[in-house]
Amino acid sequence: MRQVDENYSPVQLEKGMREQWDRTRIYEKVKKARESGKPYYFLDGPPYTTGSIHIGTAWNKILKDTYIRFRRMQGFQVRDQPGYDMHGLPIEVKVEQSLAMKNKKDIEEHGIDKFVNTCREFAIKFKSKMTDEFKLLGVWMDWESPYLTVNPSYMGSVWWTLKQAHDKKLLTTDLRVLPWCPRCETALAEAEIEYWDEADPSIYVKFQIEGTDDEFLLIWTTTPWTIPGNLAAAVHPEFTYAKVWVRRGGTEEKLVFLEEKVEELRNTAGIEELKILETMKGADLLGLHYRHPLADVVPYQQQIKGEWVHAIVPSETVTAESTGIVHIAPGHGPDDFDIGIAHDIEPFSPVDEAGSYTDDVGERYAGKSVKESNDLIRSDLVDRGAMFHEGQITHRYGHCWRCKRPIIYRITEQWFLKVTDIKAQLEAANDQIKWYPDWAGSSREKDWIANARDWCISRQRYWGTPVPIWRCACGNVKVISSIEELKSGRGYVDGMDVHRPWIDNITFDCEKCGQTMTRTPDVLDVWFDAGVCSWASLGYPASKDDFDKWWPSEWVTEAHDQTRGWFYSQLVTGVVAFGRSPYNSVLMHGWALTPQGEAMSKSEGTAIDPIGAVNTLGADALRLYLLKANAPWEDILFQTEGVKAANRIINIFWNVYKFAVLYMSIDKFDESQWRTQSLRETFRPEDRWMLSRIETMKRDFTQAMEIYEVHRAARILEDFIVTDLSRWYVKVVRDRLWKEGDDRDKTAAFKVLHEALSTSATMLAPIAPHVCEAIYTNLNSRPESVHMVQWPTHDPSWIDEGLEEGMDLVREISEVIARMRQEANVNLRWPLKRIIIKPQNDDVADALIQLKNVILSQNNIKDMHVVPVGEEWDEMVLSVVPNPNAIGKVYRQWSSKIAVLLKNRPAKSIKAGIDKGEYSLGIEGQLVKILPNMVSFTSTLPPDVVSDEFSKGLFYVDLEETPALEAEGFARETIRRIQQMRKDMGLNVEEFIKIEIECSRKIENAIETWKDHISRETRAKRLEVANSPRGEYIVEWNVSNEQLLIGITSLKMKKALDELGAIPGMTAEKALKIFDHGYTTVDALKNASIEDIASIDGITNVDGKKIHDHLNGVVHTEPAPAAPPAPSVAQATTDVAAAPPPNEFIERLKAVPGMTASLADGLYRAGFVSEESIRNASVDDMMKVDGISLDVATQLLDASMNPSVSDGAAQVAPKKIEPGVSDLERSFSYLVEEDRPETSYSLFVSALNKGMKGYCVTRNYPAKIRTKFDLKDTPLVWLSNVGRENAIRPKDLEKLSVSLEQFLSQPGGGIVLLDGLEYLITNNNFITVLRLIQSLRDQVAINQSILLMAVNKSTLESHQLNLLEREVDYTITG
RNA sequence: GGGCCCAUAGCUUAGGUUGGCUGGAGCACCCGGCUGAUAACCGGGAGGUCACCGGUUCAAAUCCGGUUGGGCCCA
Repeated sequence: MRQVDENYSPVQLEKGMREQWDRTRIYEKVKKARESGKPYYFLDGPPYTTGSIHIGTAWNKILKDTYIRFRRMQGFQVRDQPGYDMHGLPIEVKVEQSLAMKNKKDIEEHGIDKFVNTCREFAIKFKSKMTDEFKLLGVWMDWESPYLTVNPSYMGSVWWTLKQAHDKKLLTTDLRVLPWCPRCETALAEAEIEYWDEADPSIYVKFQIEGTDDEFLLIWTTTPWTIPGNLAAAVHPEFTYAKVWVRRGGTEEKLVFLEEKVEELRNTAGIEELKILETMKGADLLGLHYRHPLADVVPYQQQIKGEWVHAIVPSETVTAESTGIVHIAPGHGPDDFDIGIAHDIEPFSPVDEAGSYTDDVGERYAGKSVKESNDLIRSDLVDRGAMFHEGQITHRYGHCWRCKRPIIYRITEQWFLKVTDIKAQLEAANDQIKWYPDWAGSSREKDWIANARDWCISRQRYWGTPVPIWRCACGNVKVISSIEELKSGRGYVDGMDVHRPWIDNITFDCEKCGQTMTRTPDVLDVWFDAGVCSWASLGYPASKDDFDKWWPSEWVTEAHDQTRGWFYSQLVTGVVAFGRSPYNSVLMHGWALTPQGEAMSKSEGTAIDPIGAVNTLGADALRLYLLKANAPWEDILFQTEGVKAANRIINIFWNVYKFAVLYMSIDKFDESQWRTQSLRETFRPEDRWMLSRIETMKRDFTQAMEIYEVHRAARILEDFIVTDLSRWYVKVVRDRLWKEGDDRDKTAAFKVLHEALSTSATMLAPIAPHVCEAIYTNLNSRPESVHMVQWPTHDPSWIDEGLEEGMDLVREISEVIARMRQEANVNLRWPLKRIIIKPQNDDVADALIQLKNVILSQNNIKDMHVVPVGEEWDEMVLSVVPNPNAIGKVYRQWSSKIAVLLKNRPAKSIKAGIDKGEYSLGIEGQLVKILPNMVSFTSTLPPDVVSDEFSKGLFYVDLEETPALEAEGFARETIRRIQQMRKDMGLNVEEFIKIEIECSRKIENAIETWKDHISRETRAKRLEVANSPRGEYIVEWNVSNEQLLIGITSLKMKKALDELGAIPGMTAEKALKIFDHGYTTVDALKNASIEDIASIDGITNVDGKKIHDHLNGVVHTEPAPAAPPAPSVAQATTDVAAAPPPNEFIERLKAVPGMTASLADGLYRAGFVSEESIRNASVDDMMKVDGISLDVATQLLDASMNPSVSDGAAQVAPKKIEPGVSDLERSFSYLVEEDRPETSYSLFVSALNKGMKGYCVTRNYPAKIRTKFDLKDTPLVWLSNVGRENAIRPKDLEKLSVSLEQFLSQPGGGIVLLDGLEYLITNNNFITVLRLIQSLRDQVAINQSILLMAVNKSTLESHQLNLLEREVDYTITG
């Protein structure tokens, strides 16, 4: 187990992890480990290869990856082949754009072969790009061998499926009216149309009724260009129509239309006067003939004959909109077409593939684009007096999904899959599928199937799977079902590309008539490609083994738009080929929307790039966020804040891990040595609680995962990690981990922590694979990867619901006590005397008694007492309240005396009497009886006691202070100060120290009483109370108005102990004993005899011999290698470690005060090989070298700056300049010590006046400062907790540092005034502020800038001021 | 226009099937604490017309009907 020094930095960690996975081929190993598992066929819905992935695609793959990992851990052998959908219009459109082509003619002139080859290149390029991006998300799929819809073998499977349809008579060619894209010049499927609002003409056209002069049918349409194709008019037989006399602009005429629309039309069309002449049912109008308004320019309209041509026909599809009379053009609308068939009207569709009128329409319109003809037709209608009213309407209109142009409807011959024939089978197959959520299948998909139409599968394009149909003039049709079969065709060349145009050259001889059969030049709808992937990806039917092993797929997941897409196309092909659905279960997931809840759009710039998130907050955080934010089937309103929150959660997990590992590795805890079971007796109640929580968490998490409620699973785990593990268990066990030496109690805590962390890492691994891998593999020596771990099943024998509930109560009580302390202003370091709990029932009492130690330790209370259920706490002060009314009624003149007597007697005994019925009292020789109605009782709290309640009872806390409690409080306060100093000194956690303290008598007593404890907690070998304490580091403290002067000296034992510890058989205790005996280096011990060594207390003869032999037998023992990866100088210069022996420089190093030979050697090895290397280093860098304390590092730095004094004789004081000096020098940093920031501001202003750019950070009110010092427009940042623009919170050092860096990095630099240092320091860790200053100082030096800091000396501890002074170039006293 | 889904604090959400006690959390905000997990963490506070209208009921965020707004799909 390696100690973890680094903070959680996901980007770096993940990159490293992915490289490690590649290097060790973990993915392959994980798959290998599951080879014998039960096969589980996961099927990837192939994304279309255009451009980059977006958040939605990322979410999709993340969801898939999470479940693949989950199923693998459950033991399944998961098939995880990814797929790509690479044919089709989107790529054709992109290629057309890139080659500057406008239409199919351009493509054919350019050469279909070149065009198709470019399409392939595009598809492959995007495939690779997307693959790289998926890998960045940590998605593990078989990227080496994805299925590609453009592969010949894949296309063979597609053909085979079509052949199945053909054999089952489901493949048919038919004339139909279809949506058509005039730009792409191809038919479109329903699924390829996008609807949105568009403005179109809205015209009311008069069709003159045959046999009348002034009577007209009024029809309404938004597509004037369809009028030339008009062959009938439809009414709803049930609606009521009116014949209306109308006068407008001097014209009078009679119009027939829907009665209920009369008023509406009067307004919209500006009718001046009208009268309803008669009304009739639609049915009464049937068969009425009219004259086509454009018959004079459309010759066809004069020739066409038929009973229902130019007549009123009935239709149920007519709605009560506009005029209620619908113009019917059977060549331009699907419903129109059906009506035409029903009434024996032959469709007329004079429009070509490009959307232009053909010659059939007559010369006036021939060759013109239909959309552009709208205006011409409108004016023709006006000229002929047929236009009643013109307007505009905004309505939803269909558009081509690729080129976004409006579609038209056109009659063509296409190939269809007769879905309507197999609807019942589709519904039955759908019923067999397990849908998540249920309604996705039972309502949504079912609904779609019920409304399904025949599927038009042919497209008049180039880049697609060629339709494998050859036809002969005699009518014979041949459907090819494999590449093999193709080989028998004429023109087949071995190894040829079977795409268009090459395949077009292959012909067959007709088996019936011997003529040449040629291929239908169409390609297939890409949805058909994707629809067959469940077996095409398995190579079926060319090879059957994989199919037999895997098919059908167990689980698929895609977004809800696939109801009509892939979920559906697969269902259809599955039923056609195999009579069932190709997938058993499906999770329908949502869409990633913008924070405003709209669909993301690249063109509108609202798309969020997932890779950007990965590069800042990490893939794991992105994954966790996407999976926990919402139920998978709901849309996510993507918020970057959410990713940050997820990152924070992982960070907490990391910190718990880092913390636990720190102690485990110090103690060389080996989890494999301990079974949970064998420690059962050793576990404390809190351990058993944690173990119980682990098991319930496993249970609940797995249950949620199984039903695809991954958001719940993630939240359950998050709650466990944050609430139970980090906020509570770690807090509770913390002290146990500190104990020295072997200790079963500590081992038990390690075991539980280890179990909690390992289990969390295991269960989180599918969601956050990188960080969990790092954590798990460091905690456990096997297996090699967390992704190989067998999914944990919960063990009910460890679950103790009562204990879990009890702990909840403990936490609740602790919170209440924390609040009490806060109100009473008593911090947690001061112990409280006792707590008395009055529980509601026995279960609560039992649970709390069991957890007594947790309550005491967590709240720093010395004793706990539980009052039996139903009883009052016996120390409550009972008092009697006489009821004068009742007493007076009976005893009249005695009543006041009785009251006095009652009050003077023990309330307890009165109550005892009353409880039995009465209490007797002697007064003036008489015995009076006090009855229950004459008194009442109140109980009040004893002095110093406060009470509060929790959900299952009450409790009392005794706040009485005793000298012993006070002493303990002081001891704790002292420990805390010493710890702070250790930290300031940069001491290693394991280093030992010597302490001298000067303090008052009172504290001296406390320290003496708690001496052992204090020493143990602070790793002090000696602790003495002394006047004028000595030490490397001396600080004066104030604790509860007591002065405390503490001096600390590092014993610098750590390095020597480590070396001793490296000797085989050496324990930490033995090493310490040897050290204490005086052998403070290995060299010293080497010269000792076996007897000398064995004479040390606690060292046996055997030990002595071992040590002696080891030291003298082996030439040299390298210290244990430094823990990787130290992001520093030390690591970067490891090559130097083998550098030549000591030299002159080392000698000079040794001259520095506090430096030893071994320290100097260590420095040299770490890369500090010259004066200059020291000068360029920071104190931090040097302190990374073992044994180098803050003090020594500072000395070194001083010495290197002043080589003349490097003999160490003189202590270098910080340079000073006198007050009033106004010459600040560029590249330097200054600390101004003054009570009020006058000098600093005047220095700042004078620099400004010399033309320097300035930047002011202040604690003072900005407007005031600005006017007082005449800062003009100098940028100013206010240090304040008030959330205002231009304000930075003192805690938000990052923000401050970023904005200062920005300022300093501009050309020419500038001067920064940082006023308010003390505010930053009181709100932050001092060292943290110091780091900020160091980094600013460094930047200033590089940028020719100036850093000016104002500080009020009296607000800082002296040691803090010292450290500050060391960092700057000059200190100015203001 | 139709089908499915959704609406709870400024934001993201739990609870809703089984109606019942004071509608829980996280982020952000304000106040405080801790200081060997520390650019971390912890506590407290403020913040709610449970989208709206109506119904059922002793009782509705929850059940029923409708309206409005949003998403997907279709016409």
